[in-house]
Amino acid sequence: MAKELKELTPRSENYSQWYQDLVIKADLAENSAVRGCMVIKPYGYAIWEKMQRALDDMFKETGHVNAYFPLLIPKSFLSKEAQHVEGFAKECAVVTHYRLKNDPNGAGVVVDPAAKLEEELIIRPTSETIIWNTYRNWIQSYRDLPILVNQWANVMRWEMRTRLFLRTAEFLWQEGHTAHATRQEAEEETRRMQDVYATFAEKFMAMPVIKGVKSESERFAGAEDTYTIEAMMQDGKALQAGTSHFLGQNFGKAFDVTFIDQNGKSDYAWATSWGVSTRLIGALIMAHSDDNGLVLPPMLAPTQVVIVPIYRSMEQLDEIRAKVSGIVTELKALGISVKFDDADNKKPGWKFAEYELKGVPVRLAMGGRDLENNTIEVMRRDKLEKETISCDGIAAYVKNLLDDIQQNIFKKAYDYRESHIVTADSYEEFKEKIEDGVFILAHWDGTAETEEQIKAETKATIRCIPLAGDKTPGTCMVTGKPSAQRVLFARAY
RNA sequence: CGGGAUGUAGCACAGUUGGCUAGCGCGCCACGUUCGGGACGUGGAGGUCGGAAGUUCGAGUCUUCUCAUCCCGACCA
Repeated sequence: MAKELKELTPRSENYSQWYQDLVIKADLAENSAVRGCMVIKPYGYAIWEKMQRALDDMFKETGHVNAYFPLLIPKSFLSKEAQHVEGFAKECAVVTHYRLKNDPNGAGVVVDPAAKLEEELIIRPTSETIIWNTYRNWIQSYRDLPILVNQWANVMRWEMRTRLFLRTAEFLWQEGHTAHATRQEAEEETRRMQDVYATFAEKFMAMPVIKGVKSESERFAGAEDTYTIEAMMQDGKALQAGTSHFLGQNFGKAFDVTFIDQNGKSDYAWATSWGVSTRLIGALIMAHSDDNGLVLPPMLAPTQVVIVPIYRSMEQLDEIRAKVSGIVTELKALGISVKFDDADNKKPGWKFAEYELKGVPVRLAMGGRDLENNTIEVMRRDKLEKETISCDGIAAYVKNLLDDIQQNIFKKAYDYRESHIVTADSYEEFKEKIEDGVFILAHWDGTAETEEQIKAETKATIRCIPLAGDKTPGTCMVTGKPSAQRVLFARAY
């Protein structure tokens, strides 16, 4: 039994296989009958709900409201913005008919050829087009701006190869779409939302991120600038955890969204869009998990504390129940989510292993010895350390412990990342170091050709041009041409 | 779409040069003993061996076709 768990090793040679196994064993999600699509199981969805709530609060604090737009997009909408259609055309699912009928030959149901749509509909890969087509009707005057709308939705991108949470054909996300009267205001919005994402990642997910701007070739199709947050996974690979796009007037022009400004002049609206997805659950897993399973930060753990009784008889279980119920009440009063697992069909040892696999941050265990001594055993998931303490003041103790775990997980991830960021000053040095699974800061001449060459030869891509940090100019490690600053390279998911 | 592999019980697998009633582990059901780190015993249920055709006295095993899945590429704003 224990052996089975040991197969889950973050350091095993196939890290992505390890990841996939963990997602399934921890009951977060599984592959579905539909190729590339994922079933998010209740435990995985509970994590998503925690993320949603926290993000939604942050969106509201920054003045945004929620709305909902259609799943299907007329094909012609997609092609109105040239860059946009070029970026998404290859991965769109298309609806061509609206009716089925019984097969005349008795082979079940078939598509009714008479029900062919005049114009095919695209299942949204993202909603800029349908939303900006709508905004045209919403916007007449500068007084109608800004529009600060977010939607929680599913989207579909027909990927060649999928991986649970990290890349699936259908995924859940939020997409914010804002319209502004000025370039400056839209640019500020773009950066504001990047900050919101970075704050969310670091505060709630306990996952440090690097804020930066995408190079031209990695930019969103239709954007003038793509702001990103990049996280490091435990194998040193990068994961794009969220993006915020400054779309300029591209969609305003494509969908003819104009407004009259204070001076009575007509202008196109300025746009931003930004999104994070269920991919963040994958990021959470890959950033923190260990050999025993998930390690969830307390702020996102569906259950923060689990209490396991250890008993020999039903009478003893009743005594423990009575003792524990007071503790449960105290914990709940402090806003802590707690589960008392008194299921009689599993042994304590089994429960211990199970809740570690599920990443529950704190486990309390109470048995006969504790009843006698008014004590309880406390185990913290992040360090796997146990101690036995008095039941008096246990709630406050656990509250502090949860805060400490949250910080410790962040610090651990931060230290790991810092020790895996290096610089390279020559291409030889770069090629050598990239094999170690690290982020590399190096000089680049700013051309797509050089970027492409590096990608082809090393599989490393420019994750971003960092906003903070060293801004010293230099020369490109490949071509020797001038470089404004070091950019961040890594292999990525 | 290229290269490689795998389909046998809910899961994970074994099954020899073709051979007799298709097996092990986990899980599941019943009963009992257990319970401070994934307990144990006894009994039980569960399979048209991915599908189709072929070779053969006889196919899980050989041949052909087909379907599906996984891995490595390509693809992944």
